[in-house]
Amino acid sequence: MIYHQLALNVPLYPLLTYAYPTTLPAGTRVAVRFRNRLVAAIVWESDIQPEIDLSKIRPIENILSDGWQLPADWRALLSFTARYYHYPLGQAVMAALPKGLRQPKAVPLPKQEHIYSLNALGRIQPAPPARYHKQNALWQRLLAAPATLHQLKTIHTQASQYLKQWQQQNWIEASHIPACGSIPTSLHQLNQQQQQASAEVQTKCGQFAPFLLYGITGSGKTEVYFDIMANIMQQGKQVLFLLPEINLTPQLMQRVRQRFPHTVTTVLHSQTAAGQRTTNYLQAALGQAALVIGTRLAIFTPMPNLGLIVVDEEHDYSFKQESELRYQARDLAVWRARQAACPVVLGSATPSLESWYKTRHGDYQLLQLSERAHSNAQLPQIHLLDIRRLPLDNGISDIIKQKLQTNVARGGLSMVYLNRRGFAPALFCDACGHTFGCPNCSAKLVLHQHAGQLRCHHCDFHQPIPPSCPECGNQDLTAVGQGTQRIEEYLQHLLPSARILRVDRDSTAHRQDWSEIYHTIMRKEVDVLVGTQMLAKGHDFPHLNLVVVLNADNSLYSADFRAPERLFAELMQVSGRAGRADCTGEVWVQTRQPEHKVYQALAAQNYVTFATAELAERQELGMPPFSYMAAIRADAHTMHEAQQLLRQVQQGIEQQHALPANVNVFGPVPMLMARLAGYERAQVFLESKNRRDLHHSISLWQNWLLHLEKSNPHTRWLIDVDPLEM
DNA sequence: AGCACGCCGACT
DNA sequence: GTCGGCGTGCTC
Ligand SMILES: [Zn+2]
Ligand SMILES: [Zn+2]
Repeated sequence: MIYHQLALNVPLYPLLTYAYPTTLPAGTRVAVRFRNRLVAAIVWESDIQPEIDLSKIRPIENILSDGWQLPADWRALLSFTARYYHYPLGQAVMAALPKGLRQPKAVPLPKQEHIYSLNALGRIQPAPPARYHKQNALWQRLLAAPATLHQLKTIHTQASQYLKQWQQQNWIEASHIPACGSIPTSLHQLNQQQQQASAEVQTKCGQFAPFLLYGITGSGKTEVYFDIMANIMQQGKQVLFLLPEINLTPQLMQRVRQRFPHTVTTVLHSQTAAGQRTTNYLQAALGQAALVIGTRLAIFTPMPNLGLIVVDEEHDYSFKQESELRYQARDLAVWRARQAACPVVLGSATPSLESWYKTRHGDYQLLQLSERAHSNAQLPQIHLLDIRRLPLDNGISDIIKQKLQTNVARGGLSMVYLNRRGFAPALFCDACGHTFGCPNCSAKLVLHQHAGQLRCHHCDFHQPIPPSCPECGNQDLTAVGQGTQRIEEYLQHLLPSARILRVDRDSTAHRQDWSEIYHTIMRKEVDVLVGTQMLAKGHDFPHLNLVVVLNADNSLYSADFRAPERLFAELMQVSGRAGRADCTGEVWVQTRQPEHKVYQALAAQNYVTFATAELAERQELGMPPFSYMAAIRADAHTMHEAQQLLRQVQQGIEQQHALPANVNVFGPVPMLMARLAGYERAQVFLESKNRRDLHHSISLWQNWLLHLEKSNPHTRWLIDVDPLEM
C-alpha cells in the first residue's frame, strides 16, 4: 500500500493519511470515507511514511478527476495561504474550490468549444434550398464567418444535427476556439498618461512587477487595464481581473464584451450559480478562458498561463474575507504574481495606505493618472458646509434645501448620500431617555417605518415598533437621526414635484431591482437620488451634477484607527460621481467639523496630502503599515469567558518566556462591537515590526489555544492576520 | 465542524 | 425501568 496525505474539509491542522495500491499524483481529487461518510479530498503528498497507527488508515475509495490534477502552483498558493492565515490546510483547500469540486462526485471537464467554418469544398457547394429556411440561414451564417455551436443554435436549435451532416460531407471543419481570439482596436484613444502607464506595465511582461495605478476618479483606469490586458492576452496568456462585488455590474460586463468580443471570458463571483461556477473554474484551469473576472474568491482560480493580475479598487475592504479563511485577496494577488512571474496592477483613486506606503519604498511602482480622461470633464467643486450654527430640518440645512430646489427646477440630477439605511438610526423615549438596543448585539435597533419594525443591522433580530416605552409606559417615542427612508420622505415633502428614488439594500433586495433602477436613472426619469454606499460605487450617472453628503461626521468618532482613511475614500468616491462626462458637478458636505483633516483633504481633493499626513500619524503610533498585526479573538456567551481563554493562553506563554521580545501584546480587550449575534467578543492584538517573529508568536498562541480549548468548551476562537475589524 | 459515546433527570 | 438532555472527545 502507498500512503498519501490528503486535504479534507475538516477543522484539523494536520492532513489525514489514506492508502491506495498505487502512487497517486499530487493534486488528484479522490473520494474517501471519513467517519464513515463519503467525502471529497485532494491528494497533497504521495509516498509518505505514516505517522499514525497503520490500523487506523483507510483506503482511498475512488479517483474523481481522471487525467486532471490541481496544479502544483495552485497547491503552493494554498499551502502558503493556510500557513500565512493560520488556518487548517484542508479547510483552506476546500474553500478555494467551487462547490462541484468539493463533492465526492466526478465532474466532467468542460469541452472546449468548437468553431465551425466552411472549407474550400464546402464553399463551392450550392446552399440548401431557400424553402428549408432554417438550414439555409445556417449555411449563410457559416458562409459569412466561422461560428460556434452556441451562436448557430440561436439561428436554429437543431443546428448540431446539420453540422454533423455537413461534417460528414467534409464541407465544414471544426477547430478549437482560441481562448483569446482577435481583439479589435479600442475606440478609446488613450491620453498620454494612460499610454505611459500601460507601456510601463507592458515592459515588465513576463516578470514579477507590482504596480499601483493611482488615478483620480474619471481618469480612465479601466481603459488602461483593458489596454494592458489586450496586449498580454494577445501573447496567449491569461488575465485575472479582480474587483469588488459591487463593481461587477452588468455595465462593466458590457464594456468587457465590447472591448473583447471574441475572447473567452469567465466570471466568478458568489452570485454565480454553483454548477456554472464549477464550469467556469475548470475553463480557467484548463486554459480555455483567457480572461477571468471575479470577486475576491476568484484569486484561487487555477490559471496555467497567468500573465497579468489586475485588482481594481484595491483599497476596497471587500477583498478581505471576514469569516472562516480570513484572506486578503489583494495581498494574495501580489503573492501569485510573484509566483507566476507576471505583473500585477493594483488600481484606485484612493489607494490603501498599505499600498501607498509600498510605492514610497519602491516595493511597488507608482503609475499616476492625474487628469480626467475626457478633457472636457471638470473636477467637481467640493464645498464644506459648517452646520454648527445652522438650523436643520430633518438633518438638512436651508442652503442645501435651496441647492436641491434649484437643481430640480433646472432639470439636473441630484444625489443625497448618507450611509444609514432605514428611517431613523434610533428610537428614543422623551420621558425617561430609554433607547431600544438589540438584545443580541451592542447596537441600537434601527427604525424601519414602512415595515413597522425595529431592526438590528448586525443580526437578524427584529420586532414590531412598540406603542410605548417598556420602561415607563410613555407613548411619545421619538425617532432620532436620519436614515435614507426618512430623507426620502422629507424630500418628497420639500420637493413635491420631484421624482425621488431611494437606493439602498432595502430597496434593492431582489437581484432585478438594481438594473431596473439603473435604467430608470439613465432614462432621466429621476430628479433626486437618496442612497447609501450602493449608490457611490460601481455606477456612473453622467448627468449627475449635485451631490449632497449628510451625517458623515459619525465615522469620525470611531475608535478604529482606519476610520479616517475609510471615510476619506468613501467621500472621494461619492464626490467623484458628480460631474463626469461634460457637466460640471458640485458637491456639498454638511459637517460639524469642517477643520478635520479628512474634510480638508476632501475639499482640496488631495489624496497625496492626506495619505502623507495619515502615514506620519501611523508611524508615530507604530500602526500598520509600519508594523504587522494579528488579532486573536475569542467569543462566548459572557465577556468573562471570552477573555478568560485569552488570559489563560497569555499567562501560559508568559510563564514560558516564549514570546519574542519584539512582539507586543495588547489585550485582552472587548472588540469595538463587543456583542454580536448573541456572543460577547474579546481579542488580543499581536504586533511586531518583524513578520517572522509575529508569525512565530501566532503559532505559539495557536498551539496554546488548541491545548486550552478543551477546558473552555463554550468559547470559540479564531486568528485574524492583518485584521481590518477592530 | 459533525457525530458518536456516556452519564444523569423526568417520563411511561 | 427508558427516553433524551448535552458535556466530552475523536476524526486518517
Ligand atoms: Zn420611557
Ligand atoms: Zn443584533
